[in-house]
Amino acid sequence: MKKLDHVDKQILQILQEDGRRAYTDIAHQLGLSEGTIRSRITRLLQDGVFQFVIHPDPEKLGLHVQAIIGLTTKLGLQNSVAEELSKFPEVRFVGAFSGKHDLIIQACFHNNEELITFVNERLSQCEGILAADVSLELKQYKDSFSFVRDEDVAI
Amino acid sequence: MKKLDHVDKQILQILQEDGRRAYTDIAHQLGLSEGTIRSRITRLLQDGVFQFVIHPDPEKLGLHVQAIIGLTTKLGLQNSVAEELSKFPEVRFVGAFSGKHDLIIQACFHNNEELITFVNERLSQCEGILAADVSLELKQYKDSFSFVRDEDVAI
DNA sequence: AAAGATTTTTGCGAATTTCGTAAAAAACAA
DNA sequence: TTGTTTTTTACGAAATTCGCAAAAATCTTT
Repeated sequence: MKKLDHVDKQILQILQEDGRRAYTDIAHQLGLSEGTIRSRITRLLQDGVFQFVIHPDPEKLGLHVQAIIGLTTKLGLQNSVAEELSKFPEVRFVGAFSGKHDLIIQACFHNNEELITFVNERLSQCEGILAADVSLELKQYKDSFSFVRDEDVAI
Repeated sequence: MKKLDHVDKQILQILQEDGRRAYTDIAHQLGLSEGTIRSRITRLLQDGVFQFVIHPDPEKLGLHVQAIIGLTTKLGLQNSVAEELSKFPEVRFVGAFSGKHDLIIQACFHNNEELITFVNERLSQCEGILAADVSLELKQYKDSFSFVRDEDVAI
């Protein structure tokens, strides 16, 4: 996989604002042909640089309860716990971390009942979890996949 | 804003797999007309139910260092700190939480140098932050905006 | 630096998709 | 039931995407 060049980053920056911008539109904006934009996007997708997705508003989907849960795992079982948890649809993020917690996960629920069921039934069943430190989200300020920064795109 | 019905959820489920699926394509799959899919998607966008975005792979963008940082804030300054931090492009997530930390943020960096600069220069400048508990991401297992679950879509 | 090989970009016409809009159908309310 | 509102469908026009071959640019190897 070749390193991303300036045009690639410009394309990503445009698409992270609107994932459905037309190739012709992007081409116009960047002063290139539609074919160039199309072939670059095809290459970026093949190289796994990005995916086209949607960003739903959890609240509007009825997911009123979000939590970040720090987990302590039994030595040697961190990996299997992480893979197990990744399968749950309510879990949106799973990572292994240095620091207080071996794993940190983020999950969405319709209500508190669903959260407590998740902690008491799902997590407790999961062989290898020693402790779970639940933080309830009270307010969300930012949540974004816009990783491409202006400074990265500037020539 | 009216409650989402079964068709809306089906559309969202399809788009969360591929944000660029054609309306005609979705229409075909769901046995509806292109116009119906189009008007529903237009309505969902207007109601702020979702946005078309892309999901870049941070590694492929050269963002090799990710961190979750738990913050303790001075009473009364939590909100202004959160809003301040949301402006930083390297910060992808900011939330207020119950539990050990008042705020939890997630941020991406090109390297450790950039992270330490962020903590020492950005965070320390930020009036109202009493303590920062940095957890370094060692491995990412899951990171997704796919909030619509099969069970939500099933009739 | 030239020649050759490879990659990228461009430029088409054809196929497909999206758009605008009006009529039909369905859902809802009185 | 009847009238009202909302949603779906239908369809031609406009725009976009696709497939592909030629041109241009870039990279290699003498």
